[in-house]
Amino acid sequence: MEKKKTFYISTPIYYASANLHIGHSYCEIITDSIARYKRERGYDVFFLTGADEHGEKIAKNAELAGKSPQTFVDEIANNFKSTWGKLKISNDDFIRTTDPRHVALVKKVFTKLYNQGDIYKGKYQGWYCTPDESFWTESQLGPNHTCPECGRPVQLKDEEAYFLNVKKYIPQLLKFYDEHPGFVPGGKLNEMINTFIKPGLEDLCITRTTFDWGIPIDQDPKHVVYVWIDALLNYLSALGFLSDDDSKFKKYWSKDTEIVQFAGREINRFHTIYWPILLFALNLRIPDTIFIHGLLLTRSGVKLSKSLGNAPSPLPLIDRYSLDALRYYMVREVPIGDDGSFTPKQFIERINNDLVNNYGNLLNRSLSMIKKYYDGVVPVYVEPKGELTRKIYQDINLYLKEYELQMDAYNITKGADAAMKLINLGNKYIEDQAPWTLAKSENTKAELAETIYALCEVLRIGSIILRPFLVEKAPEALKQLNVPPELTKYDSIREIGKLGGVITNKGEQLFPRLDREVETKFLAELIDGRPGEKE
RNA sequence: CGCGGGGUAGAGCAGUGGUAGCUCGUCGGGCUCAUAACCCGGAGGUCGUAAGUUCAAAUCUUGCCCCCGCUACCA
Repeated sequence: MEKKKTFYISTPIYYASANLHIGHSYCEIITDSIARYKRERGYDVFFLTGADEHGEKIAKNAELAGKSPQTFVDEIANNFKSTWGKLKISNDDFIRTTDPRHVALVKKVFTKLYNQGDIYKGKYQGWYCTPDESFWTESQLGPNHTCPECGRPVQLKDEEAYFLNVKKYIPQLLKFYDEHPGFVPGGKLNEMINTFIKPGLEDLCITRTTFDWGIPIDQDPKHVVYVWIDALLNYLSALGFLSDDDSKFKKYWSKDTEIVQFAGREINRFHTIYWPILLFALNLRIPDTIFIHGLLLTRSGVKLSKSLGNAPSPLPLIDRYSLDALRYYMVREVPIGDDGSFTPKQFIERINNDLVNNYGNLLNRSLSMIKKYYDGVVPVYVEPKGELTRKIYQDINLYLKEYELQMDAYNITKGADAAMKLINLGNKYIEDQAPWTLAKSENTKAELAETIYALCEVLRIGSIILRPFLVEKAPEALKQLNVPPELTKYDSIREIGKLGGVITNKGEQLFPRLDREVETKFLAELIDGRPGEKE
């Protein structure tokens, strides 16, 4: 038997300074959809997400909450996990930067790079606010060199720190970019090159002594590893790199594995510049793709964030509209790679049009006809005679190919669109065939049968390809159709003609219609914390 | 200042040289299997702006205006 192809996909690890909002859910949902698609296609998938739990901000927030940092992040990590459970995120592991396995790896990597001369001790210079005990960069400062947080004056101050020698690897990095044009899709690389590399990239400061909630380095324990070396290594520590059991690392970081890592555009720089350099220094392969996704904005185009009070939790949305409604909206409405928005109007229209009117309705009307004309039993397939029936099978194939093409390029927005267009073929086909007319005469019985049969295939195939997005409702649709388990597998998607005799099991409507006025009000209050204007 | 992205029907978007397209909304028609759903048709755009290249430009070149993002160790 041929060895399964392997696939490794990761989200960034979210900073555990506060609880999650819908923006984090966005990244989880798109990566989960891809992970699920790859599993459907027979890949051996490793899907990773996690939490970034070190740093000054977390230490401060913990203190404010009257908790130890560890207790604080334990609670938040649990919150992450339980939220992802509710979103049915199918991650294979959850990495925390406070995990012993992660701490051990960071220390090992630091030591290795230190010993090979890629890390050296130097001085970090920045604007320091003594009362707040924090460093700021020139651009972060308030007017007249004041602390952006407390407004008091800051002083230029030196601090002993360790640096990663990134300059050394720039030529190798540029060569790599050149040879791998698909590394960062969507033209998001030039910005990095022009802004950071061309003007001359400085070495990266990777330790701090001004706080202690971090991983202390063995060489100099008053230093803790600062942000990015710690955070980026999660992708390797979760695989057991440099640990007693590195079987996962060998499997999923091998040169044969397809590796794609998702990151928001705000952390583009770290993933497209420093991360490859770190891997160069460790003499490891580079991921195939760093996919920079957009952010979820509100209607006014303002970044979702807790401080603006416009970032709802995903949970009330799930409770009210079903998990799949939320998942579908994010996949289909936000063009992957671009920023998107979450607005009541768009949400309601997208759900009503695609899920209620198109998909749910097709299932409902098809099952009704099977019940009415065939007592609930799918008619036997015969070679189609009608021109339109032959055409619909061709069109199904066309959209199926388009779907696979898009999904293989991680373009789930267009993949979901192709799936929905495939479903829509069914609605148009019904209109063209007018089964209610065919049912009136004995002469057209055969045509009625082939019509109803074709609809079952549209629904079977459509539901299979919607399954990565609609993790509850697509299986539900297949259940109502009562498709035999082996025919619900992706491998059998092109096996047309085997559904004859299946006893269908018509159930509840897949998606209830959303009332525009009522739901606009509900959503506007959820997003803005106040009633929105009517649209 | 610099860099990246963008300005196409009421809204949201496709469209990199050859009679302007999609979804939603809107208007009109049809159907009745279906969740007032579904199907068909119409109206609606001088493709930010000015100039240039070309037989031909939304699509290539240049200038200008406007919007969004990034600008360094900050998730």
